[in-house]
Amino acid sequence: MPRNKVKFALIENENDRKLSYKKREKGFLTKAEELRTLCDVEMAAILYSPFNNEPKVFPNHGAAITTFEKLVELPTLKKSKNMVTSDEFTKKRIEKLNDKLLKVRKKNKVKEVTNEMYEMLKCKEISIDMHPYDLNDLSYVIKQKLIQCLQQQRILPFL
Amino acid sequence: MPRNKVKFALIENENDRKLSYKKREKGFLTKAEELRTLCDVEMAAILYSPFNNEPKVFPNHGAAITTFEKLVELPTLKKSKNMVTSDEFTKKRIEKLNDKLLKVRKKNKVKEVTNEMYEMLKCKEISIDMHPYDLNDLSYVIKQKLIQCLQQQRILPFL
DNA sequence: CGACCTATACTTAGGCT
DNA sequence: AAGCCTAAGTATAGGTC
Repeated sequence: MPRNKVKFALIENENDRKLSYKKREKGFLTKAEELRTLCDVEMAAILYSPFNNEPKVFPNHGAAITTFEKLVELPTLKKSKNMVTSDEFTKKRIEKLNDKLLKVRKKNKVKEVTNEMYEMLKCKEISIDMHPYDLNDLSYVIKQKLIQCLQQQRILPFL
Repeated sequence: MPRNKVKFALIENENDRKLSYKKREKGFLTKAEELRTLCDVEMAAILYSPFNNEPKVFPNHGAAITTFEKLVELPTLKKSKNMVTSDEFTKKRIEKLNDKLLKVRKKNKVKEVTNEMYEMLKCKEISIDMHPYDLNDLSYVIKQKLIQCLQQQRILPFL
């Protein structure tokens, strides 16, 4: 970002990519630690990069696994609870997002968001092994992505 | 950090803490996405905060589980491979860190690092359920922590 | 709350060693 | 590769609405 602005896309040159990775990994882990310490958040992160022999694990292997295991148990707990409330919540979030999208489109003079545009974003966002748990949020995620692209005036993949 | 510099410690006021969390969560997830996209890293992160009903999962529930499962399987794989190489590697890293520590101590006029200081840091860093996999790196982690404290001129817990 | 603002702290691309 | 430097892009504390 300094000196030159970096395009939000894979850094093609491997050497540059490695350099960037090393710097950003450090930055990312610092941010993680700040967040954890300042705000007392239980968190875990893993980074698998071709530039490290072993994965980077935050804050450490054991704690990460403990945190992760809580996540695995979560969907079961949720099922027995109030799915309805959760859906209402999602609905409201999406409505809000629609308003925002409209605003951003106007500002950036994007006349319409075609189905094709959604499809392109969907392909980028959905992985084959996506958990059903996420599918509720799919529309939300895609719209959010779109807004982000427009706001940051990134070159959209379909333009 | 802007306007006023923030102390690297828990934000005591709950309202401030929540405010900070919301902003930093957003920043953290942005950084995660940048790192993933720019450098093509397979990564996952989980955040449990009292300020969200559900954990924040990056990039999504399913992908995070896939990534974390790789981590769970890792120690088994490692055992059957070359532990020696790994130990050599750790040794070198620690040697290097020792040099750095010496430099930083001089610069900050910290005459010596007592065992007591190490113990204090150890208590803060080690969790009871720490995985044996991490214990190799303990010395490294503690030294790194110490250097970081000195460099950032944080108020050390034992001073 | 969450969105927006702004000044300042922080991060980092590119260059050099 | 790893460290340091610097300029310029980002993030965010504190504040307002």
